Amino acid sequence: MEASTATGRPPIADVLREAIRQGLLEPGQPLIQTAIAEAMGVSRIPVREALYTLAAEGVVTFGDDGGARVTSLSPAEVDELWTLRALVEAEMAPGVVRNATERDVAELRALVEAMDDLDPATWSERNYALHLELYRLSGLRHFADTAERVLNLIEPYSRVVVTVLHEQTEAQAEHHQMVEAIEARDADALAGLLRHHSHRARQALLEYATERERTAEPRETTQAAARALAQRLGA
Amino acid sequence: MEASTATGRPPIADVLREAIRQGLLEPGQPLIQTAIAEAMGVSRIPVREALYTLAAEGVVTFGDDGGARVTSLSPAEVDELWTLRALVEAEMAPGVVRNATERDVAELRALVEAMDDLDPATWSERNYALHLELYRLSGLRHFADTAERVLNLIEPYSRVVVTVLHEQTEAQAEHHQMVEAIEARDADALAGLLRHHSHRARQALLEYATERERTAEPRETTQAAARALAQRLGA
DNA sequence: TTGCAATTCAGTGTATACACTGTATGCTCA
DNA sequence: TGAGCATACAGTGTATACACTGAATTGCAA
Repeated sequence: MEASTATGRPPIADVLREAIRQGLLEPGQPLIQTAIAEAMGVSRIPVREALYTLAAEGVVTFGDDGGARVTSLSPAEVDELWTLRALVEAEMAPGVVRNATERDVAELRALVEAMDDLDPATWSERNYALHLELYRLSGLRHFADTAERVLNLIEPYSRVVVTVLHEQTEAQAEHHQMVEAIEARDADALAGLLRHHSHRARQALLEYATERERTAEPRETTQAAARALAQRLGA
Repeated sequence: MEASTATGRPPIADVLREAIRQGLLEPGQPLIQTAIAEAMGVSRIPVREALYTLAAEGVVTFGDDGGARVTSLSPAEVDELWTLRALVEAEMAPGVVRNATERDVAELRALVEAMDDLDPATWSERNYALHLELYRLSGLRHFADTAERVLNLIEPYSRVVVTVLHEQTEAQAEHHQMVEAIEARDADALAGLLRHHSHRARQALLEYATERERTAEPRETTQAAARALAQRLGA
């Protein structure tokens, strides 16, 4: 996708996309045009255009009231997106293996090695960049676009996996193996690794979700609301 | 995707998307904001927003000069998209088989039967609607979004297949088989049919492309330009 | 006639201004 | 006190207006 190149210029969409992907803007958070415009030092017009772009990409959702919010995904949707990601990524493997030059392989290896002992936040960023690079290498523009879109949608949710579960170590091990597979020109191995990569992260996220379900107070939203209401009435 | 629902209201994007998908606006054709605005009876602002939406969907491309055009795909890209379509569609099969009620099956059958002897243009429209319906039934929103996006991109190119090659008959036969598979709750069969469906169309398109390459006058564009120039000079 | 410069023009990018909608606030009246 | 109504406000949707850019066109000089 390469962001601004394909869709049109305004970097505003890029800034917002980044902020959403990195979790600086949380899912469900309202995106007020005037506020964004002011913060960015532009009028509402380019902001609106950015919001429409992001809405088409799925990371922003317009509600019935016309207001835009950061897209909020259900666990089922996140799960679905992980499946989609695995499917599309795996299919790109032959292209990657075919197109990667020795130089590319060396750069990938350097990239992966530089990730070995990073804090979760930085690692997540590098991880994102690494996968985009793989997409690029595949030479399949539309597969790459699709995968990038999916990645942007998942990111705010998958960071949890890294931070909480120290998934990072396992993922790194797989990254190293991927580089080996590419160097060995073994497309099937790479595809398998990519599939497994997603599958494991997906499992981890599911476990985390159910764990959280059990641990955290159940029926959080409605019960909390009820409690708040009761408190207000009581006060 | 359900078009306007997800992205935000302006029906302008829907109108343009339809026009592009149906080939009323040809690939490569410039989309002049003022012209569209005037034709639609609105100002340029909502037109711009629509263009940004469509650019993010891929059906419109902004050039370096800032101008928007109907996206033009290379044969390789079309081929890639057919592969992607097959991949995503097949993965939706289990969902379709699981969710389709008896009523859904009956409606699908009616839909397919009503397509049996239609002119290519109408058939293409129904075909599009039919596949969207399958996506909807799968219950997989993001797979459905992705597949719809791909469909929108391919449509202007795949119509050729139907019109020129009488592919329609084969496709119809497969549609009937798909309904049977759904009724029999055979997800694997449905997945196979969907894969084959795309695969055959893709093959037909490839053959058509190479055929055209051989048949049509080579270097069409430059030669036509040369002829036009010659004619002008002669007059 | 040809080459070049100045000018016009077509088209886009964005700011400002105004209209509309839903919601919250506060006021009145029973 | 509480229900109902009017007003104010926050936010969005869109039209108009102006600035900018690159390309075509014209006019001029050699």
